[in-house]
Amino acid sequence: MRRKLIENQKPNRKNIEAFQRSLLQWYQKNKRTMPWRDIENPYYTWVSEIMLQQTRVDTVIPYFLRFIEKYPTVKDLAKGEDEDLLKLWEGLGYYSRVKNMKIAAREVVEKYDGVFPKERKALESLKGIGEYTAGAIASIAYEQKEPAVDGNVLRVMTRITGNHGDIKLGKTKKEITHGVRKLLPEENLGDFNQGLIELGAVLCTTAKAPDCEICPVSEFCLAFEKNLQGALPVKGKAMKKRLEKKTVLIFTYKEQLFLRKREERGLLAGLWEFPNIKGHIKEEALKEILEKEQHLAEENLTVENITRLEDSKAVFSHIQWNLMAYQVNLKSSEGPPEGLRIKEDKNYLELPVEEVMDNGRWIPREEVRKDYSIASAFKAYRKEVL
DNA sequence: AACACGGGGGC
DNA sequence: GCCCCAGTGTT
Repeated sequence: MRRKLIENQKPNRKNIEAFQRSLLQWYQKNKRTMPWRDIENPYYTWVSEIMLQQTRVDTVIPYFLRFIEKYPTVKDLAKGEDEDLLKLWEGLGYYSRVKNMKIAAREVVEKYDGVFPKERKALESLKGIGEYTAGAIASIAYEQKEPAVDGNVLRVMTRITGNHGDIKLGKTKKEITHGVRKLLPEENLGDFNQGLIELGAVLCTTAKAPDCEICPVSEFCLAFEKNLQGALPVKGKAMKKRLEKKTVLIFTYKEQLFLRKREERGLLAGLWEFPNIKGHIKEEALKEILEKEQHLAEENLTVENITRLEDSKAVFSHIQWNLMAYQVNLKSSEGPPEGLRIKEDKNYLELPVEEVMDNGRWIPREEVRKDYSIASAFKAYRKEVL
């Protein structure tokens, strides 16, 4: 018979204490090794928690190590360069995270003298720290009695309690958070919250059937008792992606590539990309445009050849880009090359389609590799020319 | 409450 | 091809 944590609307203290012991014991024995784990450094906790938002542990580890090497303390980070931070984040996704981190770092330095606050409310007021992350930092770094409910905990707890609410809804999350709060022990708050999370990550999984046979808390689990593991958690349908066609233009001139910087807001904010335009255009049309292009002529640049590259796809959470691409190799039409004749104040090329070359510049391949974050959406082409 | 916001890995 | 991931900010 299942041991109930709540009976007749009331917490069953004895069972709750047994649950806490089982979970803690399991966690302390089985927890995975992570570079930020079991180090008392709220800055590390914060960096890791931000990186772990919607991102797997294995992906995060190398990013985390590079990050703390370059920015060992929150004070170092507060002085960080945007372009450098973006480079450190390249490929991790959700780039507003790192932008918000710098804002938060400055606030921690100015308002809290470089020490992260320990109160949930104070943590939540920092940019990029929401309900989950505040609870995680408060409990892991400071042993505060606060819940930390992420996707793992939602899965574990809907199963344990048999909650059939849609976990995408705020209502369900609120119920679960409330439930977790009542389960919190008086000590080992960080381990308890991480135990719940770890359980969801390694045993109480969705993609694969959960490994209930070795679960430390299966005796408290309603889904286990009634064999509802496959039915829980309930999650609403994912949003449909909208499709966008794009033509990518990869201009090369000797050792240089033409890149442009994306807007500071919106998708892939501030990252670099190859110029691209809406829709798919044919090679003949492209040739015609390029031959008439005034600025190319002014720079004594002519098209040496055009190669159609392989189509590729970039999938985001809400959009899909269907990409076609041309590599356009340019040459100097005049005399022995003196390098590209582009002056400091005039390093823009303009095609009739204005957006194509906006915010762009020529950059030597070597610099691109070292210093520029190009959106992974273009990785097939980056590989082709870098 | 709904949507914007990435990229990789598992099945 | 679909789903998921140690979520948050904006509208």
